[in-house]
Amino acid sequence: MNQRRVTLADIARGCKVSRATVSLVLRNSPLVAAETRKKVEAELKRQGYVYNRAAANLRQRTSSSVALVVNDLSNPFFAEFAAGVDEALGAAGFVTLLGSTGESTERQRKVLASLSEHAPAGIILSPAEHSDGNELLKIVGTHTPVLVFNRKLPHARWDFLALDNRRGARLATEHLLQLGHRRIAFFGGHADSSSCRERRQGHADAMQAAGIAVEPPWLIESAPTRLQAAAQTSALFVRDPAPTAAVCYNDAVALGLMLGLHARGRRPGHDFAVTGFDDIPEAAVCLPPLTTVATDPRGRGRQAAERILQRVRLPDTTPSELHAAAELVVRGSTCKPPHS
Amino acid sequence: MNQRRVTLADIARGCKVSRATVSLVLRNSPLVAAETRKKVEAELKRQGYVYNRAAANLRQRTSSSVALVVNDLSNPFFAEFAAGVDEALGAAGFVTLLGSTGESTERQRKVLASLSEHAPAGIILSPAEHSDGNELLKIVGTHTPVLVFNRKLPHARWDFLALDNRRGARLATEHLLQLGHRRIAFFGGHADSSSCRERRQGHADAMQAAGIAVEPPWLIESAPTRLQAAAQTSALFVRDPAPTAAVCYNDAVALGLMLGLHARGRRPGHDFAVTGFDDIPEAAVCLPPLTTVATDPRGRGRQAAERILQRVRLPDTTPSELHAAAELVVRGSTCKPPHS
DNA sequence: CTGAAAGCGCTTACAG
DNA sequence: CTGAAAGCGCTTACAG
Repeated sequence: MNQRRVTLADIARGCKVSRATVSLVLRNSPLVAAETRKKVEAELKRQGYVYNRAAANLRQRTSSSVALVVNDLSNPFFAEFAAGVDEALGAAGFVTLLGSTGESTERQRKVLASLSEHAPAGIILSPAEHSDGNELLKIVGTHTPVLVFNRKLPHARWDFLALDNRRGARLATEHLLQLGHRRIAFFGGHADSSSCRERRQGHADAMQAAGIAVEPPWLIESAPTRLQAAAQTSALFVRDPAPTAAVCYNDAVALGLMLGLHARGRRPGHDFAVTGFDDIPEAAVCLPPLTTVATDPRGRGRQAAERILQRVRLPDTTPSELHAAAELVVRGSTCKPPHS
Repeated sequence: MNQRRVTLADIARGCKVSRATVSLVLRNSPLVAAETRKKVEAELKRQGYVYNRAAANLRQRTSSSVALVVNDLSNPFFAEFAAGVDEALGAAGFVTLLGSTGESTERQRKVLASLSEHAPAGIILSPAEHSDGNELLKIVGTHTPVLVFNRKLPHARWDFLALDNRRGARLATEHLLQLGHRRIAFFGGHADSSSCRERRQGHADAMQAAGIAVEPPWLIESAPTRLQAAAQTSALFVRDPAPTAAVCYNDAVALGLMLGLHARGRRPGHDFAVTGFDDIPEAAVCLPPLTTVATDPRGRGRQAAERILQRVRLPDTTPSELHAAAELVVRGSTCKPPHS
């Protein structure tokens, strides 16, 4: 267990060639004679050589890793996103360096500092709330390309990959309008988060286009979790007439709302319409199945990885802003309004 | 964007000291005079120096990363586990190198080879099904300590961290027996996976201790997913008398079974008892809430990280086998049998 | 307390 | 086609 790892020099010594020749063999150079190659390859196998990519990277001034910083992997949206990132990076021969912030800007500082020391070729960052782009730029430096995902960073001139929150919420709202709903709440999320603001805006766009004024009591905040959302259900019904439908901030909130409706003797999908956002796996299999906005987080992950690799190859392109398509998936949770 | 990164040498030149002195400042050596330190630190800040840990690791023959290989992050169990690993590694100043196999032994070979080249200090491996320990040992070499998680590897002499599958399933079965059930199925999972075998064994242990013979038709296989499990529901009811309860392979299967029961007009938690395994977040909030075996995957992740770091510090201890406690969480899905 | 020199495991011109 | 030498960005004895 404790003896030295086998190095290039060991192989060279073992078959009486120079280290340079072994290096050429390892990287499949056509320069090396077939016989020499055979000999070296046998010796590599014999000694169980493992390439030291860190040393090679140092010499070549390259990097074969990309850092991925997310809030929390236990959020299935980010877990899927990470899976997509890792899949695409792996296919390109890169390795993923993981970091998580738990929505703390202080942890984020530390994590980014630590990851930067490992000299990743690029960084994919889904910023914690209330991040400051200038501060992060100082930590990361100007030599590492960064792709910001999901939440726009003030003061940052980095690539940005966003979900089309506004359009997604508009699609959901339009669908409910077409079914005949007029009193449509926007339910859940923190109004100070950018994604919540954008989704509310999409809701407002559709309502306005339909000539309906949004009543302030129809805008209900809650933490974006199932339980907190369930606890807020009653806020929908304090005024008469109450909404007949709710566009929810995300699927977790929508599932929580459905629980809360059940608890009050209401039947989502029969006497109250609900939409979600994200299309988490559960949305397809809950009862009733949830009409939601699909954002394909795994696909977004692949997209982020491909974008950052492109940026690594061409560092001096101007930063771009990508808005990933959001798509409405209609399922059983969206009924017509009662009495219509 | 494209100019060279700032190095130790740049700092040394910038404040007229040697590289050695700068290095000492960076690592907080008490040798360096207070005034020199001030000067160097100012220059570090001025030039925006970022430490190159890879170079330091090369020189010191150390590593500051640990590789984590799982099947798929989109499985919430592994996502939680990964979150725990990353949390504990981060706290110890290590960085997580991520890899995923998607249950393919071929991908696993590639991923392990690629990660090994990055010279991680250790590897935490949740092996794909049908992995061969000898083969993996050849890829990884004998210089990197490995901790195997969740699935025992044939022919491997590595540390092993397991869930106590057998005991967990026994606890669930005993709980049902205490409620008065006699005909208790074991539902879902692939009988050729080791975790399924172990959980079935726990079920058998409890049944045997209660003097009840397990009928073969009560052992029902399905892929460990919600939809596949739902589709197998009818297999429980082909014989009369049918089981009154099912110990499920995991929570996903249990949730699928509950769907399937609903679809057949049955009411889990009222006329049929169901238990799960894993205690995924959803288990607490579904209807009825699911009685299940909690394994605390995030805690397991922390535990795995701490074990591998310990092994990194003391490479020559003999491999150990850790069995993590499994604990029954009783919720609403386990009723008494009908007519009792 | 500080600096010159060697070396970690690779790759890369350059000679031959 | 192959080898000797220099160098990537650090750290570490060793002198002074």
